[in-house]
Amino acid sequence: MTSTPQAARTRKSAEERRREILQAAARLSLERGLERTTMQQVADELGVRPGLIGHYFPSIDELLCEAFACAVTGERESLLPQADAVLAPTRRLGRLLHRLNGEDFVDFGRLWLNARHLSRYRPTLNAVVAEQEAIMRDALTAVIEDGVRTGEFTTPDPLGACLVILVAIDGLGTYANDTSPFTHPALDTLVFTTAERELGLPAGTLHDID
Amino acid sequence: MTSTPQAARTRKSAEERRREILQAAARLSLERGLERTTMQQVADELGVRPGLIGHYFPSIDELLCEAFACAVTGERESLLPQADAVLAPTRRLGRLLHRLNGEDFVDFGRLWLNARHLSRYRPTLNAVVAEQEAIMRDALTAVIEDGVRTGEFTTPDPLGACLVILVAIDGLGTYANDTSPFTHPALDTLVFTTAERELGLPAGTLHDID
DNA sequence: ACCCTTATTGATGCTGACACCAATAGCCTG
DNA sequence: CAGGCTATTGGTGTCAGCATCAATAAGGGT
Repeated sequence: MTSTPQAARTRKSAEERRREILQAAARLSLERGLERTTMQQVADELGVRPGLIGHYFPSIDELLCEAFACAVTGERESLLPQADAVLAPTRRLGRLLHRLNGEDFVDFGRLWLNARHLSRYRPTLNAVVAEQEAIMRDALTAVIEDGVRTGEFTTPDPLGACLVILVAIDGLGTYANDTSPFTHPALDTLVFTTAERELGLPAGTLHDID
Repeated sequence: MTSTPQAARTRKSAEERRREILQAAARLSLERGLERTTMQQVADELGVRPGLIGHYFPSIDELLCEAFACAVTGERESLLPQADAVLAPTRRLGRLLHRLNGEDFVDFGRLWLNARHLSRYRPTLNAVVAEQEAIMRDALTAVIEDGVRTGEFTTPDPLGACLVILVAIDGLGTYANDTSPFTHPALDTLVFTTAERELGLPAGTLHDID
């Protein structure tokens, strides 16, 4: 798909190759799952021999950890793009929540579920997950604090509000692998109503953004 | 631990042995995780040879599915024991939520996380998870409907309320593998406040039960 | 244009776990 | 108490994936 099995040997700088491997691993992890991402698959994806992957990442665990961090960073950036930084907090948050309902983000829900479970067995991944959770937490809390500062949001405890919203998001993410998902109006609006309540916004404010 | 390696061969009825295997597998799945539960381990636990496990469960997948169902059934029964059926819905629900905070239930949170992730790759397990989710949903909805009937709870949509409560529970369960869990008052009371709000109860009603 | 650094190959040892099966020996029945 | 049904054993074939390493060749520096 990416290149023929008999591709000529091409030599790239260590740095570039490393990035390439990481991105391929991130994509595969997202699509097929972390445990299903093997050195062989990454190699195939790049049209190189499996040994090369092992050369850059002596342990597959390290590769997957970095791949996860890479994928999640990408997710975060598309949820909270720099471009939105100029917008009002309400609008920024509304967009974030809307994007979460997009098709693409079911995959990220799956990946989080994957990583959170796998982190049970792998201390390194566990640390990475905790780290990424902290970053997401800080980012969301910052938006909320912004809103409190501008007077758009009303909450005595921005961090607490952030955590409650994240629980709603993660709770729904829990069902990411359900093949015949259980649908109900209460679930469709849950993150919006939760955020609106926690931030003292009139019902519908965030839901009707954009 | 359970028996010496050289234990005499004991012959049990197929039915009894099957149950024994299932329970051992359920316990191991709970303690070490579904993928980490191997035929060898189950065999060791029972002091038999691995081949025997394969005899009763030709595919390890089937065993794990049944083991999961078995474990979760046990969990459900200790969350909503028959003995509580005589209590008022408020009390029954309060106890349920309190029990969820107990030490033992972190393990169940882990198991659910485990199963929900693994169900991504295994259609059979996926079906079992969906089935167990439905049972839990029905059980909780029944309690809520009871409460509405007695006038203790006030909600136009018992199922919707149930789902919102479950999202809170599952959302918190998401963090079951966090080694240095992030604590915050908002998280400690989340399920209670959620349930109280959804069911039109005065704040603290469920939290202060028992 | 040459050489030398090092990116890349290819091949292999090893491990863990499932699946399969013929042989063995409890236990129940008649 | 004998006999047979079948639970149980033990051994084995297989497969996938990780890890490792000496050999090879690409391409930048001089």
